[in-house]
Amino acid sequence: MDEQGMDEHGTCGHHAHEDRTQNAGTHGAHDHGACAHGPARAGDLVARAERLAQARGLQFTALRRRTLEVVAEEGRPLGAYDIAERLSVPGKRVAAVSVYRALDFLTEHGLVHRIASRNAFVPCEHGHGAGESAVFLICRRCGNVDETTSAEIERSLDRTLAQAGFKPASRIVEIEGECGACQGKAEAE
Amino acid sequence: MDEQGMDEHGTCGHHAHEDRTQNAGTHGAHDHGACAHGPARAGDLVARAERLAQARGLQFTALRRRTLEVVAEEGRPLGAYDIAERLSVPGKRVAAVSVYRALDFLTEHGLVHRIASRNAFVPCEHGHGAGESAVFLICRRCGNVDETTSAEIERSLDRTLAQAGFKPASRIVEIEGECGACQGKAEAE
DNA sequence: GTCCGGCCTGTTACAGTGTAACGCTCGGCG
DNA sequence: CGCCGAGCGTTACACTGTAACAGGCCGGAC
Repeated sequence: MDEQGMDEHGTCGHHAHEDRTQNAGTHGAHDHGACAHGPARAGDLVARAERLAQARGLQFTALRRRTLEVVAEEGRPLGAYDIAERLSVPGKRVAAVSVYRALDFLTEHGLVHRIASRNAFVPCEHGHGAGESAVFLICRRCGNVDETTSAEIERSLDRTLAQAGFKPASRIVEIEGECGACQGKAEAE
Repeated sequence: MDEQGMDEHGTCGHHAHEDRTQNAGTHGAHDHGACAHGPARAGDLVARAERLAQARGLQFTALRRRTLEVVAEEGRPLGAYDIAERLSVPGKRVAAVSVYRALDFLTEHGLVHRIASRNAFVPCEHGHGAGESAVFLICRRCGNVDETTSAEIERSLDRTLAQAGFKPASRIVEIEGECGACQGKAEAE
């Protein structure tokens, strides 16, 4: 039912949240090819989620969709409480616990990733399944997160795990440092 | 001061924590040499810390030493509040914030590691510097954490980072799954 | 139709994690 | 002596995450 009741605030209802995406105005500089973050991809991700839900018989509810939209539009890791705030409108608060449940769903189906070192969430930029592993490049300066994969890393990891007799279930690889764009900015200072 | 007041509960004061280091008796299968967890190594680590403090002119205070001892004796990831509890004696509470400061010191100098996916801390079982990276194998069943390194993983990671133009500062590699010992136990069930 | 079950969400409450800020003590130093 | 810096105690607070219960919606069984 509430499909249509959502749309009028799904993308803009949260009035002027004082723009903490301070990089928004300045980061057009870098070009390492994987930086198609942000709103442009949000629609794609939602579409993928809808296909996936249909295929697996899952309920892609309004809350889950709005949560995914918020995460996808940001392009930068968002905490659960940040998401809750963005989803809330005056008179209609969304509690963080609801967001956690939505995020559980989304991570379980590979639509968003959790950044363990930040306790925050980013949209999944690949079509990979939940089982496949990703490498997250987290920039200290601009806060952007880039997601890549590497068969080579995966292979060497597998080899190490096999040698240790360890059966992996999930893998976390998070690199913190400076992205290409911010290195350029650092030199300019 | 309280140097001597600590020892009587340092190793056994917290009554019977039901020995979850059950791999000690059964896991003779793997032999990569890095599985000497627990109390046996605690002294070594403290000795290493003392040498390091002397060499660098650092203050290895009583609180920092006791914190390191607690972490080293457990062999299993401990939360900051768990550590605070173990450090506290009736009438003399140690606040978590103090433990955090001690942990900051210890991690900064490579004596303990933080497990991001668990918000917990483990002793460093290698002599590697803070800059070098480690791979943590976290067992879902027994909770033990094994720390290894792999030049091969490091190399492939470096290659991927260079390719992305990303300058790494710190690396987090945490694999969750089942350790060799617990796989054996799973089959026995 | 009604009832019943599951799933999702709202709500409250609470435990755990982490940091900021202030003040104290202690030891070194001029 | 007073100054200063480091470490620590203390309070307060913000953020993270989960448990438990209640209500709504929907589909199937009767």
